Amino acid sequence: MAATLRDVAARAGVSVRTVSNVVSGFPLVAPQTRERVQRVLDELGYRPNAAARHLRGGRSGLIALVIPEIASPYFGELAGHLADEAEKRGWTLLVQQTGGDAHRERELLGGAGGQAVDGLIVSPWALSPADLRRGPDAAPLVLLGEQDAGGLLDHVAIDNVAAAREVTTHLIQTGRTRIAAVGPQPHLSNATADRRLEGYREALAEAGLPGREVPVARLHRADGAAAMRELIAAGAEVDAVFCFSDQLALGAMHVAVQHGLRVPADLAVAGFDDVEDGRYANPPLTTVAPDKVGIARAALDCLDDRSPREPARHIVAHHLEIRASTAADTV
Amino acid sequence: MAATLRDVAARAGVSVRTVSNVVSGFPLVAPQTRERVQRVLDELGYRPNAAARHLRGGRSGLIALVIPEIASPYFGELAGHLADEAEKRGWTLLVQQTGGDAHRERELLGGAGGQAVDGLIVSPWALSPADLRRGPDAAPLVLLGEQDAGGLLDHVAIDNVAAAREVTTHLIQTGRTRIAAVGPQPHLSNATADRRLEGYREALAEAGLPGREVPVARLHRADGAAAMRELIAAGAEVDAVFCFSDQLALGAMHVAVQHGLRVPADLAVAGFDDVEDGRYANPPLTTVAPDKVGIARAALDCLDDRSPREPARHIVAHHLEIRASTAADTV
DNA sequence: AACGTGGCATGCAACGTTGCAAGTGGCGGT
DNA sequence: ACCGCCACTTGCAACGTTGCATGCCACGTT
Repeated sequence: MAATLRDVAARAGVSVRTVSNVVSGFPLVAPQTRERVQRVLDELGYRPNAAARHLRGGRSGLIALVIPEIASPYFGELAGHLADEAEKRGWTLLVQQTGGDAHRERELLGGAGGQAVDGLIVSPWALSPADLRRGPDAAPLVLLGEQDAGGLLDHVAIDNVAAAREVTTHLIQTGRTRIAAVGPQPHLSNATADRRLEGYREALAEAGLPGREVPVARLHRADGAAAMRELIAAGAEVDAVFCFSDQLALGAMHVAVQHGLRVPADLAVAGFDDVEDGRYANPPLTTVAPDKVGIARAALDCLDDRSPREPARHIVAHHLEIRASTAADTV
Repeated sequence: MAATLRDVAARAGVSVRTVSNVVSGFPLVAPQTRERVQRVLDELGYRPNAAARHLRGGRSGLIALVIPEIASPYFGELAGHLADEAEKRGWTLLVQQTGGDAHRERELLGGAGGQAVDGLIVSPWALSPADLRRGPDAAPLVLLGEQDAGGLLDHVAIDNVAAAREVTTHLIQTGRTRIAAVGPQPHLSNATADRRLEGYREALAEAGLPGREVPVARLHRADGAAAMRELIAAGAEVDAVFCFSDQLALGAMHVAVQHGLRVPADLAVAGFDDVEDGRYANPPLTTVAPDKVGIARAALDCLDDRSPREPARHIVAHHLEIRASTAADTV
């Protein structure tokens, strides 16, 4: 068995309480007692028992990240930043995948897999606002993305409307006139997709251009590929696609290139998320780059701040990362 | 506060112990008592306290995944499978990043970030065999990859020598004669890289071809890109590169294409890991596809199996996934 | 009627930690 | 010499759960 406070106390000839005081840095311990206890602590390699501390103090040191899937590059990158930031604050990150299933999202929101966590960071996919109601003694929760929770919960997001408008406007400025949007989720209450669609429509309306919206089931490469095949099969004469994720964009670009289209000469492709894949794609992918570290920090700040307050909406910075996939149509 | 066994017991007019018996499915409970207690359980929305169970039973329900970084696609995909498989077995996955730092790897091996876990799944990058010694009451640990632990620990890996030989042989069979290897780690005791290098050398030796080995700092896209720039700058006349990860390969392919090389006509590129990026790259990337689900299952099987036994070495299946990036040189 | 049996229910203790309040001893001031 | 204060130390209790041992009751058997 691992050494407990009691073992250390017995060996150092002091009470359990005093050892606890040394461990926790309580100031009222005589220097020589502290030193003696410390020596025994080192000798026995004492490590505090997390379960007992949790039971006693109510703090588990765990934060749950509830996302559709960790294998998706965007969530992977985000999880990396979250794990780093969480560690700086004395938390460990725990990953729970929902697979985008509403039922499972609800389930994990209630009690995170039976684990008692100090907080939840949730990126919902298919949850309706009603699902997001929290009990009074539930762990604090931060939403990623703009799921409409009726102002009941902390949010962290970028300004998706503005970002989508910027991408679309950029495409227009490079001379494209038939710009499709790949990614709407008409059958889900997915507020993030709705906002991006909104920005896309605004930019098109401003320029007096027609739009074409291609719904997809998920935001994977395969969905982007399917959408592009659909566009090509329909003989749609698009000269640009704005995809709601880099994964969609990479899938779409792949199919476009396979079909002999030149990117960007024949078709401009833009994505969203700025995942590393896009930077090294051929051609490199124009995308919206959210400040992922900023998102991670803001989310953890929300969980750190236990003060009673109104739920806040944190808007994190983003910028348009222009790369070769949308270079001006001047071959 | 959340309802406890005591609350339920008081309300149902039975003892705490009886409620516990109902919750845990102990058979000796009268049907009507069970029903009454169950009703109160539902009414109060009782959820077992994880901390108390952990303290009492010694089981936390947590598994730690210790990896260089979760943002890396290979680890992201693997983590996804591990999280799924872990959940099936009643475990929750916790992510700890080492950043490839040997010191931090050691630290996390000892006590995983202060969390008491039921097991560790570790993918070491820079650890020496000596670092891997475990105390008698440490949590069970499984190594991913072929870190040489002197047979002291459970391993899960694919046959890296064979896989590297297959890739190299495949490149030779498509007519390539100047095949570089990108990825060796000469300054680290990274057994996985060593095995792949071994397989590469074997295949070349068998064919009587010369080799060229390009060491890299890490396995990222940027490292692959740097390696390719180096090869080009040195005027090396290579007609194929075998990269020790898909990330390296994608970085290398990116630079090659930027420099006007045609892939695969001028240069064949092969990777390792079969991450999704490679499948949708332009051109799609030939790679070694390890059975990632198999790796996840084998790792968790090791942790599940608490029986005293000799450390085992599990070799998981792999296959060569041939795609356009290494198509025969017949333009 | 006494006894044994088996089904069911319960009280106690312990897991390792920390908040609380009380205890101890020495020292300086009156 | 006595008191009070302060620095330091300590025992008790409790967090919520479950293993163990025991208690209780009804019923069937002798």
